[in-house]
Amino acid sequence: MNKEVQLEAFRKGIAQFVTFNDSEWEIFTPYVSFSILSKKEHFAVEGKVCDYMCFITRGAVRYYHIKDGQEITGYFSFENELMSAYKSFLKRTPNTNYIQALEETSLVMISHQNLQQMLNHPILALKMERFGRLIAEYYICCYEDRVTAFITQSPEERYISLEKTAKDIFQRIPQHFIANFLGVTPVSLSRIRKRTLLQ
Amino acid sequence: MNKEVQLEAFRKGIAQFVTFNDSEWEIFTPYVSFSILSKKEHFAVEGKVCDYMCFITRGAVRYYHIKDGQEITGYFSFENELMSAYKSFLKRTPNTNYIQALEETSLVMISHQNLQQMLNHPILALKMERFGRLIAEYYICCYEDRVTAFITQSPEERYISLEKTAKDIFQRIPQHFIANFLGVTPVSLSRIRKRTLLQ
DNA sequence: TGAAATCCTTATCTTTTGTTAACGTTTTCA
DNA sequence: TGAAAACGTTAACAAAAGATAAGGATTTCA
Repeated sequence: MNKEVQLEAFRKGIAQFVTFNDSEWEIFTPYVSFSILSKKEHFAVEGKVCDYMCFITRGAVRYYHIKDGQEITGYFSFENELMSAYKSFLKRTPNTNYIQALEETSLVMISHQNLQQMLNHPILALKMERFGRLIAEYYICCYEDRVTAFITQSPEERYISLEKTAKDIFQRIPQHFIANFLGVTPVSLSRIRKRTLLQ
Repeated sequence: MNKEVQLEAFRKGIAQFVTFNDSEWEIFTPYVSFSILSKKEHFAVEGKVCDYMCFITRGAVRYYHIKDGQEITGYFSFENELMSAYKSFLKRTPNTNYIQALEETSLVMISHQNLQQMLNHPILALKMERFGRLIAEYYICCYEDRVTAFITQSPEERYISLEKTAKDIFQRIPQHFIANFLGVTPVSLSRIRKRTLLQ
């Protein structure tokens, strides 16, 4: 996929937040860069400050923590979604988790430095503030749902609703990663699946 | 507490996000209003769109869902914190949970309509976009930590870290609400407390 | 002030999850 | 291609959590 195509996908993907007219887009695009992660390559690691906010044009990544030497996967991002070690990127603090490509993954990237420059750019500033606000608000809503699921649902109920809303994820992501994401061990998810199949 | 005092507390409380100079503040303040919730009064209920974003100058509230006729408390907010049915307020969709005062609670409020006016105000716009962005980013970081706790920690570990970071909450909030917040039943939290005391 | 409601603990029993290990299948990659 | 790694399932046992009910203390509020 060449850069023009990726930029178009990016422009379309962020249109839910903010739309740039052609002259704004011309100012905007020089601030972005491109990268490809090979499978299993890390985009972010514990202890380092994350310098990029990304848009995935192809591929998938997982976010995981290491606790007692064990990897625990907390989240996934796929093509046409944003990806970053958000907290580290925003606060400029060392990252506390890892982000790793599950497949070969293509990225459109904005560095923190370039984002600051755009936030100070006379023409782009207001739109970029709004862009940042709407992205953050979007993720707050996602997080709200996710926390609500942990509070109000059992692991089995969370599995069932994932199965309903994103069945294809099971064809694409190893099941033991999904288990972590649901808040249980891989063994437990295997049992839940058997249980719910029988019912 | 009179309005002047509350406004000062508000101004100080949001200084972590954005600071207004005196002339900006003079434009800003007419857009805010005040309210008092008596104990057990609801600020937000399921099915209604939340029209206000608030700053608590005194008191405390809990956020809860009703599932199978049972109330499940998911979060709390206290004085000098922001409070809103955020998702409903932002998306203008019916709220899916309840917010109720745990004590008599004083609020400084901004209506959605007034917020939109400020976002269109020539002088305030940029600062308000930034304000909104920084608030949202702040809450994203909070949510990130909360989800991480559910993924990587057991209920007992979550209890222990709450006990470390916010011991005073146990003096102020009924324990069965805290149990829900930690993702367990009240009976289970009682057992966890006994267990961790003995160790 | 006194009855009702709220709240925490404890006990009992059931269900679910965690832990560890083993096994067979599939995938990976040198 | 072939050995190693990764993966999902199952079993067995231990630990934890859910559900329900009962009892006693505290708080609420008419």
